[in-house]
Amino acid sequence: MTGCRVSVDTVLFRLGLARLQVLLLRRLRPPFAGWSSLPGGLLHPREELQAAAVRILRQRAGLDDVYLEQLFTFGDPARDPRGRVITVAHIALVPPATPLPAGDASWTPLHALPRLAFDHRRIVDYALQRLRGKIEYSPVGFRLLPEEFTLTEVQEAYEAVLGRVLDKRNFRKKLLSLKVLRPLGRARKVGAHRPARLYRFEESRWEGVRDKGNVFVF
Amino acid sequence: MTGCRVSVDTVLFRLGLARLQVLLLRRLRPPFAGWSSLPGGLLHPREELQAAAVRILRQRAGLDDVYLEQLFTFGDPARDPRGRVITVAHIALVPPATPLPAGDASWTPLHALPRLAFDHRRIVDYALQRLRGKIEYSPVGFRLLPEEFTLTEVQEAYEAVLGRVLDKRNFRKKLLSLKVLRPLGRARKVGAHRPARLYRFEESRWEGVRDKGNVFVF
DNA sequence: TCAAAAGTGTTAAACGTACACCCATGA
DNA sequence: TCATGGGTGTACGTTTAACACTTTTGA
Repeated sequence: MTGCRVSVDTVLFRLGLARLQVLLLRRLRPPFAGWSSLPGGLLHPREELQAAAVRILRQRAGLDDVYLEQLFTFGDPARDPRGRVITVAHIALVPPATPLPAGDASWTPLHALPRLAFDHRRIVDYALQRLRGKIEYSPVGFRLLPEEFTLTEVQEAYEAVLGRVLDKRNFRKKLLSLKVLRPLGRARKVGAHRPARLYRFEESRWEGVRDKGNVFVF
Repeated sequence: MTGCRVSVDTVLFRLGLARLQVLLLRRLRPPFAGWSSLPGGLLHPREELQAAAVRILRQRAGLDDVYLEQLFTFGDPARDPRGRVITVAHIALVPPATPLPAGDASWTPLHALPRLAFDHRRIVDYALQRLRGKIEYSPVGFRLLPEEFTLTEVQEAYEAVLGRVLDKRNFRKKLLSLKVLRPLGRARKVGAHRPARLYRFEESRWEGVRDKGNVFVF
């Protein structure tokens, strides 16, 4: 007895202009020729699921070293008109400076998605829902930021993901109280205003936060 | 190009003697003959993933009408010695009165698991972790209870899942403040002590709870 | 000196947590 | 009347949420 085909699709998020963006590819051939789709591809015979997602992001978008987690497995028997393919969807996050990928790939703002091939719209919707949930109790948000960032940038990331504005004073108070940021003692000067202090996220300090039952809600 | 095989495995939880139990099957044939394993089986060609889980629970454990949700997809290329099989793991919850299933299936307390076939131990561990997380912000806990229950039974369910004791007064205060239970105005008499009032979970009242950002933490 | 973004504290309400005794029942 | 589990309230500390002005800089 042989099985069905298995693919891996990835919803790759990045921040652009204080908006969440998703990486989409333009499909060149049927089915759904001319439509946009998530970067994805078939699982190789001896490949881990996550390794497949990494390989596909490298091949199709020239990206390396991204944060990845499994999202959900979509198995509607009719999701691919060519025949049964179940897909293991993933979420990936990259910092804003990530270079614009090759020709047929582009960053698309989440609020202006075109029609997507297959059930990819459902996958994107679910990915956003999951990201919104997760950012409130885990430090995934920092994966959307460069290594060194300002508090305003963190707040903008949270606002972009959650889709609502947050109170500056409360946000900073909460964020700093978690003691997971290391101040770099430097500031970044941009434009005719007060320079912003730079920080770095210290992964190692996060452990204590979960243990204390402390969460990360704004 | 043909794919690998896809199976569906389910971690089926129930409460027994105020302890969490898992349904295990005894394997009759290799690989892992004589070991215990989760109820699982191969996905059929035109079958939804969740439908496969339902079918397998009916076939292998004689169960119907269980609460089911997808857990995670495990894809280690070496997880099955016979060849590549990726498995879409699910969590299922049933109330305590669920009849003891057929011959080769048995309820096993979580704290006394035998060696499990394949990577099933990892799957059970992850399922418990997920259930613990989820019970704190969603009403899944009621799926482990009969339709009519006492507040003490709810608390015992939470204690069994979370693995720690909870304060009776605080638990009741919080639970009742959510306004998701309908008091039945009746009581259940058992033994030489005050009868316990019966309640029913009102699914329809849950919506407002999530919307208000209210959560379910003890 | 102006515009622009950075940075900062207080108060009131809600929530979480710790804690001990009376009630209703059947034996 | 006793043993058993059911049922209840208060006080304190912590967390959240609402809210506006001063600082630093370059143009």
